[in-house]
Amino acid sequence: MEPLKRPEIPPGTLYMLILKSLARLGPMHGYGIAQHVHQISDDVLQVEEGSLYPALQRMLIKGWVLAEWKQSENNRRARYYSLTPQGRKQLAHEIREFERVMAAIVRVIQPA
Amino acid sequence: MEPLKRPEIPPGTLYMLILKSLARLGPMHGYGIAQHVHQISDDVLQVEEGSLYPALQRMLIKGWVLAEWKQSENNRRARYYSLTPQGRKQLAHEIREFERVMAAIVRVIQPA
DNA sequence: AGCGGCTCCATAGGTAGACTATATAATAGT
DNA sequence: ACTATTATATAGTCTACCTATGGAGCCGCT
Repeated sequence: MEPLKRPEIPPGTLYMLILKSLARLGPMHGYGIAQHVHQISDDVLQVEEGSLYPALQRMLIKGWVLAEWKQSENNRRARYYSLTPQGRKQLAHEIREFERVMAAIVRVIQPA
Repeated sequence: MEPLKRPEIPPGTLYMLILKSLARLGPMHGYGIAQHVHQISDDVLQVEEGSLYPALQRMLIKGWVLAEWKQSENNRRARYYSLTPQGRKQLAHEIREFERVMAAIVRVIQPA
């Protein structure tokens, strides 16, 4: 038997999912972002911690997000990330590019 | 200036694109598959040779395709690949999975 | 005749990006 | 106390596509 594959983030879409989560809900900590993506995707997408935190670090360096340590709702220290204008621009760009490529793939795989 | 990105195949979709090309047009050689994907995607998708041929080898081993050496339309030796029943099954599975995950991503990135 | 361009296959090596596994630590509930 | 949950972080691995390269045959052009 082939082992059941767990939910996976298609490579290249992780930044977009994170950026969109922040655009939707405002400043959030990493753990909250992962939960949000999982829930809103109806449990299909699961952002693993080993993918999420390194991605957030890279996004900080790229200037797409800002980070600020605060207390979470549950009274724990948490790092809240918020979109920069550049992050917003990047999000728009990634969504456009995603839709362009997905439309192309659909042209290939559609029934015809 | 950021260098222009060339068309890329989103990781995880290459097998699907190849299988679907064979399902659409019947037995084809690798070069023809690459051309077909490029054309039908309106030049958005470009299957590189360094991705294509290794993928075809792996698909042979997996039993998704059969290969046969023939003369091409242009009078050159070419390896014609054709779908096996298992390849057909795999194609259906990959398309189902692709649509499931893409629908999930759309739920995350849609305007709301 | 020679040359470049296109067709066709193939492999080695590099790289990007997500994953697994692990570590840390604080809080809440039992 | 003990356990589960919340929360961040990093090292190392692996998959999969890409770049670069090589070879070979056919065709058209000059």
